Amino acid sequence: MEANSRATRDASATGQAGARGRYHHGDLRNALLRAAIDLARDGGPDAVVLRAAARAAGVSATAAYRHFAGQAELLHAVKEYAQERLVDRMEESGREVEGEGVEAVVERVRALGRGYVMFAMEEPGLFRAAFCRETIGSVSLDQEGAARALSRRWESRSFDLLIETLDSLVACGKMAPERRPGAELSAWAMVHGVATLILDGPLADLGPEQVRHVIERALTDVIEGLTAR
Amino acid sequence: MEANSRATRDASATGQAGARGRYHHGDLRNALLRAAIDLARDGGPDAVVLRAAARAAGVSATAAYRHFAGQAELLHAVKEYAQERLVDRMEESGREVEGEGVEAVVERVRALGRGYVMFAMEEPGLFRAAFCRETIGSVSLDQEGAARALSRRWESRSFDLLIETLDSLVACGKMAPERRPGAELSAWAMVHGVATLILDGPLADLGPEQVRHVIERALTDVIEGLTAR
DNA sequence: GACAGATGTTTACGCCGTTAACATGGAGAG
DNA sequence: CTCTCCATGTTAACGGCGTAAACATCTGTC
Repeated sequence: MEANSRATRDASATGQAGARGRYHHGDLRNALLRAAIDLARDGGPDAVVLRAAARAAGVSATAAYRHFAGQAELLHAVKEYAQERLVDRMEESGREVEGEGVEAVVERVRALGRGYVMFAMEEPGLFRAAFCRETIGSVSLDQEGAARALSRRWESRSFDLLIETLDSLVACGKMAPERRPGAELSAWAMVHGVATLILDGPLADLGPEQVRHVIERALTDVIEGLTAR
Repeated sequence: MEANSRATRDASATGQAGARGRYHHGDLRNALLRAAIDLARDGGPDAVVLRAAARAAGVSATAAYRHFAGQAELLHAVKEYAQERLVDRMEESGREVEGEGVEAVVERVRALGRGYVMFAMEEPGLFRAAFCRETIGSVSLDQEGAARALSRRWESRSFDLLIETLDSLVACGKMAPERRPGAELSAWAMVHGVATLILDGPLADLGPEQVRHVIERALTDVIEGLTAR
């Protein structure tokens, strides 16, 4: 597989077909990242092994250090990718709901939540990677700043969808304006809780039908809670 | 530190004070488990390193294999311990609420959820261990059976509290009986979601006051959802 | 065309989990 | 009381991991 992509790149990048012994890879950073993503896809964050990614890219282990500061940074890149995929899945789910009436807006909120949990079930490895802990060790001030920036980006990427939809829930009169602030967090917590309990918690060995039921029930409950009275 | 506990154990177990060169440890399994729990406490499940636990117990790494099939089993024992601690924390929280009126019952539900999230914040390493993934690799049928049994134990230990309290929520007329089945799952999902978002998610860098706010809001929302209409 | 920096390689270190072979010592049988 | 057996410990060794250091090769620039 890696040989494939390598040959392809070789041909397209330089026209020097068959230059398989090429010393310089040409696109190693991306190759490593893709390999790491594949590792995460089946195996979760713990499976993102720098040496394995390098192996898959057909390159020595230490070559990776020319493009990533270390395993932590590679994993971080995978994490960002996984977060993007999660948001994509939510968007896809939300777009399927048309109309602007109260019913439609509520259904759109449900769809977003459903997309969230579906992503967790469809791509458990990536979902786990999206929420794995960042490099345990003492964070330097710069890294701390970066972490905070990431956290904000989290909000602005994943949350924007949710924020808009909840806003329209207020706009169409379904939700009381004074209940609006902080509603994203409850909504997010509910779907995140369902997803993680299904993946690694006590809901792990439920049948697909039961899982569907749990998801829909949780969506109903949180929406009722947010729009109560 | 390990020398300490060892000396203590030596003295208490055999009365043979100062028998430090003892070939047989006497209580190695427990010593290893305690060491592993300490590792998990600050460092989470990834920090449960068999060699480190053996080192802390003052014993060679391979000695651990006389008491645990491998690192996975050691981690599993830590996980069970962490789950017990979580339930203890919830009980402690729930017991603080007295009375049987509607107000008291609702407040008891809140207290259970609060205890759950508090445990996650007070013992993040143990909380993560309590929900870490079980040994990735292909599970044998026997192990699968065990996993299912564990899952049931999860329910019967952690859930019983919640189940009773939700039942009394119905009994006192606050919650509609037809909404009762499945309510545990929504409730659990909400508090679990809050806890994990605070530990490893985008709520990681909130101030303590904001965190308190998020928790209480989530509890309010889920209870309103469960008791709506 | 030579040189410099970017990119990749080999080698090496210490840590990890795990296996295999060996050592010890306590408990029960004769 | 002694001898033997087995539970419980030990050391040695293997392969895999992350990472650092020293070396090699390409490639763009004056």
